[in-house]
Amino acid sequence: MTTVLIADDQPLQRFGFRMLLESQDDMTVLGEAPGGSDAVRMTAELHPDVVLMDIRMPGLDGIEATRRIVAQGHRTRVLILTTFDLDEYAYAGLRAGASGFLVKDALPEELLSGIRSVASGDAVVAPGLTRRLLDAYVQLLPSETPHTSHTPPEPDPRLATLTDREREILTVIGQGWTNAEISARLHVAESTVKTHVTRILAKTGSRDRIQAVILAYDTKLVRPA
Amino acid sequence: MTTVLIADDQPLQRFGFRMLLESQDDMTVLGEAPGGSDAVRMTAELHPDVVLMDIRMPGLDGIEATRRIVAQGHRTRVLILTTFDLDEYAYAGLRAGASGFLVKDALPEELLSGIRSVASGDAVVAPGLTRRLLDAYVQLLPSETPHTSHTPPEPDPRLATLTDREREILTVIGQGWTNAEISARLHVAESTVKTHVTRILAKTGSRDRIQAVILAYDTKLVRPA
DNA sequence: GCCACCGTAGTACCGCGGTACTACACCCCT
DNA sequence: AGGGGTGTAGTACCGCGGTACTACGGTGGC
Repeated sequence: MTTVLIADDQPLQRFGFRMLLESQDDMTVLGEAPGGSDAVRMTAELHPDVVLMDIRMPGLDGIEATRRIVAQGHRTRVLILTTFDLDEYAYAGLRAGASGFLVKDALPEELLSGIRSVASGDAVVAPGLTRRLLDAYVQLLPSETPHTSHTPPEPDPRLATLTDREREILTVIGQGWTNAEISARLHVAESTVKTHVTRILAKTGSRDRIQAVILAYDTKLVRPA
Repeated sequence: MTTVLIADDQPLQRFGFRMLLESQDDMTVLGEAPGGSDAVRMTAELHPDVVLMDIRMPGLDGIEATRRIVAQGHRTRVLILTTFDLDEYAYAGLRAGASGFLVKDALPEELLSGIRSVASGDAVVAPGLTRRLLDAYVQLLPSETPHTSHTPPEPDPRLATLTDREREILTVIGQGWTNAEISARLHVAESTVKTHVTRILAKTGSRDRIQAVILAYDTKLVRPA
């Protein structure tokens, strides 16, 4: 028995899917999620085999919801459905960890067999997208990037809005110092360091100090030993 | 009308394929090639829409035959068929320019729809292979470092004791991925990722993943953007 | 046939990192 | 004089990261 969660913001669409799936005697619809965050929460509770995920949803979109569901680490597979066969969505969804990608104008049998494939651990890609996926894959294989451009030390725009103090903090972050170490060696309170760090992350668009370390290297604020 | 050339060294196999295809009123078998060089020559003469290509053939094998057929620059698409679902063959064939890859134990309908898809410009991949293909594809995306290059990666002594898998994990750590992301995109449990990370830190003498990121840069496992 | 290693996976626990919010002194600018 | 940016600092909270341990199937070496 394959258990399915339907994530779509359109009630009519959900109804259609539910009718189709319930007509199969090897499938059960565990529930319907009208939004991305609902999908994430319900997946954590119900552990469906497959989540039928629409991409366009209010709040958390299907891509991010997929990422979080996959990150839950359970066996739940995500099958992404969308109205259009836009590549960016497909690739973003697959990068997010989805097990498949189908367009909504697929035949009912195609959807059903797609769900069964995904549930059994296989992956499915809409026929019209497989070629582009392969092309992209093949192009990735022999990629040679010699880029030997020597750029003189000019201020990277990503660091433009940082204050001197923040740039100083970022430098020692890039050298791997913990907040406690920065606090001790720069003679300020750790809470102060945290304030600086948070502002640096916000200004540079980094989600955590790891990204900041990478940024420090990429901008040559710090250099490899 | 879809025209097909059958390239297979086994007469019985060719017969089976011919019977199946001729039973369809939208398909015609233009000819049968018992070897790779025959397939190349006959394709140049007959210009079929699709070549059904066996991989294992005497003389020129299916991979090389595919490469030469694609190099002819015509509309002919190559659909590779093999008995086994060996990855090397699949990837080699796709790299050679094939439009699809199916295993011989596929259902007749799957083969027929595969031929039609390929003839119409789409690509097909055997269901059981799609997942591996996606995995390989997704794993390629973040790693802009083609260590498949001619220069063998000079082994930094600090990385000497790492296994291949650990070096792989360290690479994506160096690119800033969280454990959850590594888990999702490499399709292993987060607990597995944690085990790997802990071993990497222990082996490299890093106290946390920040130090590992720095090490990855210093050893040129990853390079600044 | 056995053993070591590897990759996988799980659980339990704790601490650092990051957020959100507030606060205040200082400096510079208008 | 007022206001905005900066550097400092605090509290409370939560989640990710890391550790310690166990476990098991596969593989390769001896």
